[in-house]
Amino acid sequence: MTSAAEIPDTETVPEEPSGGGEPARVAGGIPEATVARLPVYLRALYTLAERGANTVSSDELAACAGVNSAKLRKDLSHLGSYGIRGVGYDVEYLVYQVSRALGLTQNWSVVIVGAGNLGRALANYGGFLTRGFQISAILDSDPSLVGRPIGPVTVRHVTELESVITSNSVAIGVIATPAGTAQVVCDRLVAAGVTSILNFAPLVLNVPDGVDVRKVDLSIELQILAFHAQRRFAERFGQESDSAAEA
Amino acid sequence: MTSAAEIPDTETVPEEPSGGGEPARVAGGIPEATVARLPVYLRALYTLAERGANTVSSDELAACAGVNSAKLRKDLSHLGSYGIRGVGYDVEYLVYQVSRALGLTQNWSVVIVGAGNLGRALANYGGFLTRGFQISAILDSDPSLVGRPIGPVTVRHVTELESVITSNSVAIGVIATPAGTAQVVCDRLVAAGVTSILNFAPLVLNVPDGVDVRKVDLSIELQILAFHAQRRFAERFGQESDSAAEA
DNA sequence: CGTTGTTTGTGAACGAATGCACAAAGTGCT
DNA sequence: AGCACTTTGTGCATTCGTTCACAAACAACG
Ligand SMILES: NC(=O)c1ccc[n+]([C@@H]2O[C@H](COP(=O)([O-])OP(=O)(O)OC[C@H]3O[C@@H](n4cnc5c(N)ncnc54)[C@H](O)[C@@H]3O)[C@@H](O)[C@H]2O)c1
Ligand SMILES: NC(=O)c1ccc[n+]([C@@H]2O[C@H](COP(=O)([O-])OP(=O)(O)OC[C@H]3O[C@@H](n4cnc5c(N)ncnc54)[C@H](O)[C@@H]3O)[C@@H](O)[C@H]2O)c1
Repeated sequence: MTSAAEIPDTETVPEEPSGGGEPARVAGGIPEATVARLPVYLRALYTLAERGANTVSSDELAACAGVNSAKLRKDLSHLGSYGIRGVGYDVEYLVYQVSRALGLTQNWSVVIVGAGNLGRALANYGGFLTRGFQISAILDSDPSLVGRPIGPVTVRHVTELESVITSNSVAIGVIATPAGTAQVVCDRLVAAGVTSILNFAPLVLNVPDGVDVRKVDLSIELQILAFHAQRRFAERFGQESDSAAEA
Repeated sequence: MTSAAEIPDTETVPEEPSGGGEPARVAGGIPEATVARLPVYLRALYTLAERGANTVSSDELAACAGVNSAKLRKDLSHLGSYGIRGVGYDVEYLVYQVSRALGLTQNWSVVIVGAGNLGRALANYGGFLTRGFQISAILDSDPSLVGRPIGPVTVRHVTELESVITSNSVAIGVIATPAGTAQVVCDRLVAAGVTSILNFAPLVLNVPDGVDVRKVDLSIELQILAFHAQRRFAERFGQESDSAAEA
């Protein structure tokens, strides 16, 4: 079934001491900018696979992913040499290789802290499960929310944070509490052994070395959009960048 | 009251033809990486202001924002020369200047398309209003949701999209629909004149030149976290990066 | 007014990321 | 087999971003 078995299994993980003028072999052997794009490629590959494609060229895949094809090829070359010249990439095999590179061949347990508007939306969302992320629990400090079923789990009290993490081998914590309590929650997650944190609260979290924090800040995204929108307007009309057009 | 009035109003917006080895004067005169950090600085400044600080040094502000102080100073230098050597920056004045640079001195009307889990969480969120973003409407195609009050507005049918945009001068659209309908929604937003889009649907949107799309993809964030987590585990134990520790 | 101490703003070196352009490596047809 | 054609993988130039380190600018104080 898996045509992957028929692909030459040259497990040539790039391991040469040094390339030359390359980004100096970032941790894990893959540049950070590439890592950030791999999930996009993966999604494009799944879409192509559903559409029945067996192979795909770098041009096609790049178009699906919204990037330059040279960039795509260079990104994939960091995982190994999995393409066939003159043909392209085997979709199924590339899905496997990208998944493996990202660490998606194993299941990851996730705990969500904060069962407010956002936490509930996250827990209700089915899209995480599909890619190897399993929600182990959702916690809140509000007693009136405890016991309430949300998606695949029911809300538990935040005092159970440490026990939930250790008994479920949780590696990823999601913070969806107000900013005021986010640092405390973060500290507890870290103390309990969580080393990967996704933060929705609008503040800069302090964590020790070895802990990886990514933030999702919708307010910041809107402000960046506003900047460019302002720039476009200033360009189009006079360049009076101030005190004009108060809505 | 505003000590800003007592600050020398040297409106020296950097306008020299070319710096030298500098990032070649990105559109708007401010490098993209800097724009992405300005909102973080702004938030740190508000926090400091609430704490009663009148002035702040680049070291302090950088610490609050979680960045290098040299980077902070270079970022701020793109807005103008608003610091006082030997003292630091006037907090209130810097808030004003950063806000102005970001285009936050005017109000921005936002429309949310999709009143599902995520759209409702967004509309309920008060944090947008506080920084000059006003939710004009939330739209959905599901008739059973129309009329339902969410936060400051009530759900309206998506057929009203065009009229809502034109009558409210909406410049920013938020897409919170399933991936299957996101491109269609996007096309309609663009056709109606929206040039800034915040996309939550997991797909790459196609837009014409002149339209600015930013995406928020939680699934991608988790996958990036998984990559680094895997790397840490592989480092700690043997470097068998495959078929190990199935949860 | 000069001296001391502090902090900004920036030149310059370094490092990371992008995109071009092409040789190398493959397919498929005759 | 030989040839034409396609597509990968990558060397290289360029652009963009970060960080160091320091001169210039300002305050404070005697
Ligand atoms: N909702 C949005 O669209 C949105 C947008 C941008 C940012 N955010 C941020 O995301 C976070 C959550 O937003 P929200 O709208 O869900 O807020 P919310 O107020 O609806 O929910 C917060 C929840 O966290 C719980 N909580 C408080 N302290 C806790 C603690 N110590 N331990 C466990 N739970 C605790 C509260 O009981 C509450 O249920 C906030 O920081 C907010 O600023 C939300
Ligand atoms: N909820 C999350 O935590 C989460 C996380 C990551 C990504 N996302 C993405 O965000 C999007 C929304 O997620 P959700 O959980 O709110 O989904 P949802 O299914 O709860 O809500 C989607 C809403 O969009 C409406 N809709 C469908 N087609 C429409 C159209 N053409 N015009 C207007 N409205 C339309 C539906 O009626 C529904 O109310 C999805 O693309 C999802 O993949 C959500």
